[in-house]
Amino acid sequence: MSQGAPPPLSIGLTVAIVALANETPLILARGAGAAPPALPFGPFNPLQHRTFEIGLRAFVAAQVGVSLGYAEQLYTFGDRGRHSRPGDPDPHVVSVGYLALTRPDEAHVLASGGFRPWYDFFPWEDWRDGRPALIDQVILPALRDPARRSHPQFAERVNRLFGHGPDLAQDEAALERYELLYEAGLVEEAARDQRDNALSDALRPALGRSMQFDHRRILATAIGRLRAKLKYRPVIFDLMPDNFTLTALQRTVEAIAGRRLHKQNFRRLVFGADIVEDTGLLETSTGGRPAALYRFARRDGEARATSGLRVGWH
Amino acid sequence: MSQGAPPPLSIGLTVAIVALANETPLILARGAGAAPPALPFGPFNPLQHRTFEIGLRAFVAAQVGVSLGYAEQLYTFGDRGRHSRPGDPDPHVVSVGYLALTRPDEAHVLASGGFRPWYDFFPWEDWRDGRPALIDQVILPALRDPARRSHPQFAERVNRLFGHGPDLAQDEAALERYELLYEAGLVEEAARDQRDNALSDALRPALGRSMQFDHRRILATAIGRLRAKLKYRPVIFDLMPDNFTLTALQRTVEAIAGRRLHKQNFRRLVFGADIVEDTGLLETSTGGRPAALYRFARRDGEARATSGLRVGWH
DNA sequence: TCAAAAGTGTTATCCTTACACCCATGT
DNA sequence: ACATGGGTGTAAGGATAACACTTTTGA
Repeated sequence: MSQGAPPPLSIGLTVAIVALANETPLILARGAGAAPPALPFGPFNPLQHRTFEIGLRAFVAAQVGVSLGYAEQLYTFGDRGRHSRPGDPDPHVVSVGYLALTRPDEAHVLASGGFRPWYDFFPWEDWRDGRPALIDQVILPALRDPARRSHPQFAERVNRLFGHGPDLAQDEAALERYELLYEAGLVEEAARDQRDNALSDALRPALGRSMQFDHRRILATAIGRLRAKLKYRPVIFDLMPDNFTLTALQRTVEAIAGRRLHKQNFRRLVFGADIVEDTGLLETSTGGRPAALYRFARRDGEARATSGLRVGWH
Repeated sequence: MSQGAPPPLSIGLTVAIVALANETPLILARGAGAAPPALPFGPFNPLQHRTFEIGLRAFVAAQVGVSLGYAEQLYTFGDRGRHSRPGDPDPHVVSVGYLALTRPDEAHVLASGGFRPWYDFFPWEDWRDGRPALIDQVILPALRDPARRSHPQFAERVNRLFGHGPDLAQDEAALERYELLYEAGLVEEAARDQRDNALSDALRPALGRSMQFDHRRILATAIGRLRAKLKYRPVIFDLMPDNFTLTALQRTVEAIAGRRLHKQNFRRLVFGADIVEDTGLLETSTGGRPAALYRFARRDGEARATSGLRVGWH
């Protein structure tokens, strides 16, 4: 069923490495000077590494100096033109995107720079202090401009993804929100990729920091995937230290999900999922009543499923 | 951050094309004689096609003669050795897997052969007639054999994925179930790939038909993804004719999900989701009382979200 | 008149939401 | 004493699960 040899291509790995500090999700992205930052990427060499993931861990350890915990493939980006710049020829690089998590133990790395708050790139995704003013003041007026309603269903998507209500309805839809803004020409990358250029050059700088190539799209994919994964796999613990208070756990979930959760409901959820165990230790440095320290209940043996935290509205 | 040019590779597209006939999910897979069948695959040529999906539709139309409806990228498989056969050199083919759906209008294609029931490859995934006997008679005894408990958490995975209860708990976990069987050496592909060979050569033929390369893994990914997607996107209608009865819709969901649903609850779900509209027509050929014919409510305009069918237990 | 399939009303139960309140520590 | 954050009891509301029943056709 195959016919004719395909032309040779090169395959790269691009990775969104997430860490957490100060209740802020951080992403490793480097950029020289004023140029837009880029995610770490490296070539994949099948002669050296048997699988993508092995290759990924090797190049990240070697070039970035971070050891990865959880890692998961996101998507493979193969659009022609994704690495082209005006003038340059297109190198036909296909890129396999990965999400990876790293522990806050790596404080030296955090200090060394390169980690930036991911909400710098997606200011409309952080609803922890309520619905971002940006949405009502900039995004919705622009998206509701009739001139942009190119596709049918555009208005439906706008309402579903940015619609009213003080709470973030669909935290997982980060990629869809970014793509909507891209299609509407509201993010820098859309102008750079020569999409409709006329409208709203003035608005774009407000809509988050841009990145090289399609890296912001990869990051949006990573955010959405991580937010979804939290709900059915205990990946959150790959961002936590060994011992933690329940409030710290809640703040971490909130930071990733971009929204506030209800205290008792969260606790009931955690205990109901049987996912942590009491260490007997107390943390006194939080101010107020000392908090109990818990650890992740790994349950290697026969015990119940290690599901995630099916967080609801609040 | 990149260093040294990666070696040239070739990229292929492999696609699981799903159709539905007679309340049976079908997958396009061809095999000569007694050889294990293979999914359609073709080279990706970035000079001809701007994106993977365009390339996919082109090669499927040209070589297979099916026009695809919905299509979605699944995963990129890059393990060394996945295309190697004993003796042959390894051609280093990286393969991007896709899921695609096609309408039953394509009756000529169904008749032309090549479509096989997907449960031929995954007999343990069809719980519509209750818990498959295969699980308790063959799979669980083998998996609970202490000799196989290589990894920690093995027993926990066995319980979670094949555990007791008359109902299929996690229909979406098709890939995890396949991988568990693979790791335990219970499927043909495990023996072929030279994993632990000693045990249970006699059991394997009972555990579903095998496929070429890693195509059964790709198919397991496709099944799990489609089952998950049903619940939050209305993709089911890409497998339905324009007009259909509610029972036909329910049977289709059941066929994909591999489990039975409760009639009234299903109907309430459908009407509650506001996802179909009455055509006013009746279908009399079903025997018994004539059934109302519905169509998918496309709602291009302002209306509500087009979500999926959040089916519960029954 | 009966079989077969479509279609419905209603209740018991559990989960989610969110109110309000109490507890233990440092200053 | 009081501010601060940790920790809990409990009731209202809504979604889900499942019971059993009625309706409309063809044979």
